[in-house]
Amino acid sequence: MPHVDTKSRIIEAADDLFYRQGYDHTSFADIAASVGLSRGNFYYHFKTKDEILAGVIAHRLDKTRALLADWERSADAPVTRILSFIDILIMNRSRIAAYGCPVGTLCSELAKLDHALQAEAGKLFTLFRDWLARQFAALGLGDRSHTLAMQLLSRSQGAATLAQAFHDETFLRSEVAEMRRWLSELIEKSEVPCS
Amino acid sequence: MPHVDTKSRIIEAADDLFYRQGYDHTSFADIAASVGLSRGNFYYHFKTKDEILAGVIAHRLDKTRALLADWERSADAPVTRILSFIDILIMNRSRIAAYGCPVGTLCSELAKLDHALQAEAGKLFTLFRDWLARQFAALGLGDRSHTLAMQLLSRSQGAATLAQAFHDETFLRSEVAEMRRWLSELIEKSEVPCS
DNA sequence: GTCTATAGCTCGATAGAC
DNA sequence: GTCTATCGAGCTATAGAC
Repeated sequence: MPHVDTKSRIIEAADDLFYRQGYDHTSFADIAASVGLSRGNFYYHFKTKDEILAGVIAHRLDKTRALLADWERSADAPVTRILSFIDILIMNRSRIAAYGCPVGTLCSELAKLDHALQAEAGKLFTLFRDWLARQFAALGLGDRSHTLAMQLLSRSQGAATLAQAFHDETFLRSEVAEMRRWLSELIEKSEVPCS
Repeated sequence: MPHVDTKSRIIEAADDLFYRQGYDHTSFADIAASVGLSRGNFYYHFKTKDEILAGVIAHRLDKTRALLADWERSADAPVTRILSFIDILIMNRSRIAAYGCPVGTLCSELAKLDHALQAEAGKLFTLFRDWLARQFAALGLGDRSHTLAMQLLSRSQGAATLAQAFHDETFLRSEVAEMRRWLSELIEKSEVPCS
């Protein structure tokens, strides 16, 4: 067995290439060249391209669950946790301005390809949505938690799409500022004295 | 000369297929089958695939300019005009839930392909943005007109992306309601008595 | 587990008959 | 202006040597 599992190296290379070039436009040759393997040897690890995509999505789901758990560990206040979500737009600003949101662009491409795994990719969105809804519920906004989570997801998607179209990082910054304002206004209104 | 110009028929077929399947994933064979022409005959009208894409983008720019002019003709009030923009999400809800926003998904794909025409496709966004900014300026929001136009564009993009990912038309409806509320609040605040 | 070789197909693009 | 025939390249996927 090699130092780092070859299967994992293939998945991580494919993950990156699918994000930067798109799934359909990325060939086995691209992934093989990125990993440093021969084309043919691929089929020892993955039988089809769909199998690689399934592996990439499963890997992303794992990474996302770990990220959300991390945000929960590093902050108890729901507001701080929600801010962690908003701030990924700043942290990944240069990649988003170039390639868009990894989740949104993958779901969109798979929908156009009418791909069998589009629902599986959609679970990436539901992970974020349900986690955000739990944070809003913890803020005492239980009746609107799902709606608010979708609205925040939607705003981040819009910001990413336009930032990519205009290749403009500054728009991401101004939209993040806007989302922060929206969040603090939301809390002001919901704050019930002595509860 | 045939009844309807063959070149136009090719462009309209390509426009539709690029939207539903994506540019890269659509082959000459697909377009030829849709128009009812033989594959080889294509090259009499278009020398390369990029040329077809250029034709499709030019066609969309023309259609968009005509649409904006139409909205201006059918309403004098800037608010009504902005509502015309918001309402396209409702009018095209079923196609958006299936294929996303025609502008956003094209720009995103071309960015990933690092295509030479991505800037040309971006002009579709700037047409809407500048037109919206002019309407906000007419509302007396001149200092923020550009920002507000980008925010509205961004919200519609977010709504389209999530509606496509979840194949959910109802989310488009609730986001449109939210945008309408946002617009009316904006006008309330900006209204200066006796001016 | 990694390699080369190659099958079988589709792609974009060309040439030339009619 | 439309057709058929075809090229060369790239693709996914397989077979088999090492």
